[in-house]
Amino acid sequence: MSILTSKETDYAQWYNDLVLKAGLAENSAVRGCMVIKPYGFALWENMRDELDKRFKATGHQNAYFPIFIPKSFLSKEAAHVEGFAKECAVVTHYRLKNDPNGKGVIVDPEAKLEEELIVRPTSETIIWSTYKNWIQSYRDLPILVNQWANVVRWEMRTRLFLRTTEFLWQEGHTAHATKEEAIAETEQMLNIYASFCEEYMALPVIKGVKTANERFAGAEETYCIEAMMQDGKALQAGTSHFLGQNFAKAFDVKFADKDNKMEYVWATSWGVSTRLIGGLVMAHSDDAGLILPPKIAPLHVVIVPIYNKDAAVKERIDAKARELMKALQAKGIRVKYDHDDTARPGWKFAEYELKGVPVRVALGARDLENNVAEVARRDTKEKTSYSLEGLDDAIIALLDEIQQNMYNKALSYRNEHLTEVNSWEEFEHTLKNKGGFISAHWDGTPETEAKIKELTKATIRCIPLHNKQEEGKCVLTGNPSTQRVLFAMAY
RNA sequence: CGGGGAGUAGCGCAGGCCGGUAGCGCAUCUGGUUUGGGACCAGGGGGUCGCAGGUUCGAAUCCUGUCUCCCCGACCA
Repeated sequence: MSILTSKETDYAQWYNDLVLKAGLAENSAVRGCMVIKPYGFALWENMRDELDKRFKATGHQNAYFPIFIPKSFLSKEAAHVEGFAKECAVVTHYRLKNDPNGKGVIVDPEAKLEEELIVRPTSETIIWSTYKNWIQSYRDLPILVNQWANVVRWEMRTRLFLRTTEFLWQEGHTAHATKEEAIAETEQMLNIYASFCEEYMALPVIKGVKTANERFAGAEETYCIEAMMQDGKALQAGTSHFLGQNFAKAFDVKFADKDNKMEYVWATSWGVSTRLIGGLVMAHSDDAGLILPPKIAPLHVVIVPIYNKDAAVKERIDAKARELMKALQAKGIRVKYDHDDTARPGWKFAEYELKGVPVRVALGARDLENNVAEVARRDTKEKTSYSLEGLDDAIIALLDEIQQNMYNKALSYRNEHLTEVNSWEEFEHTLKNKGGFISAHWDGTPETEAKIKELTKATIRCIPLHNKQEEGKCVLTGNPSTQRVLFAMAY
């Protein structure tokens, strides 16, 4: 089945099968929750390490806050409750007991909590209630803290990685003395996310800000990066929020400034989640399986020996393969020599393609005679004979090329699926037949935005940063507009 | 909560209308031959047919009830 021509439900099925078959994750016994399997978690660990490096390089530190939030905390910021109230898991009791009427256990009605606890859907409230105690003076600022955690959002419908009831993420929460500094932080983190996606995940993104409708609950401004999937739907890959003084006011967090005046603190929060793994899969894979950018791939190279009956030849292949493995490992390449004699080469080829290993080296008797190895790259599926001399360096160069090629390919796909339209007819036609981002004039009102969503299910993904200002007419209402915004169907 | 669909071996499914020894593919185990794109041959193991009632000499199959899961919509990183 081809990805590009398949219908939406087929694509969903294809994605689901791929995640399962590649061994990334599976559904758990718990509604809407996901088991991340070792191979999927290895991707997350690599992303985590890389992001952590970038966070620390910009002065951030990690900390950890409780998973439970007292109900009263959540109600302190009005817009915030409004946004999250409908999807919260609530702890009401703290004890079970044996069912007096039969087998099993029941919730002990005696053990009702005085105040219910919310399983965090995000941590702004518990963190700002803590920051109140951390901040007295301008000397306590800024606070630049990140947390790696799980959160729970009781969504109606879930999909592996893209939307699960519980998911893993990082959430940064910073506190600043001035508005300018907070906005600079918000933008800095957006830029870190964008470069991380592009350089590390080979995933081109568009930076922008959300409209009021799509803004994070409690934010003054939500910055985002939007990526394009191979079915023409957009994926929000990360967000960075300028929270203004909303949370400082809600939790009464003030500091004495240099003039000894009391001021409310300025806040930001920013996060990316395991959803990015879903994005990685949907942006790069093909019908043979995953295609992983080398930088994130748990395994860069797999060496597959091709044996025959001759034991002496087998020994020579083994020796050569191990030599190559050592040379690559010495240069920091993650490599596996799969000499498992119970699986045949064809089976291994298919298996490692499914797993998305960027480079495969096949080594058989025929190759040894010619002093070559067969090198197959996962992104293009090209197979080439490489000399055994200097093979390690050639492979390292190839890995770089694959990383670059994957980014370029995703970028041209994205650019080909970004269409400027100037009429409603064109808008509907493009959305229906081509998908992708649609750049169109919008009159700037929430009503028009909502109407377009109602009519087409497309939403405004973002108003691109540094957007060109131009006179135009709203694609739906014909009212005057000053700029184009990006619409798309979204995950 | 509205509209569809499905529960049969570890996984994927057939059988059901028309009741009569519970099957197929994959996986698994044993033996052998193999190894340049998911090998082949032979043999073996594995089941309260979601659950509870009912009809019947006899129920995976018919009837009644019930539970669960999946897909579509509302919600969404």
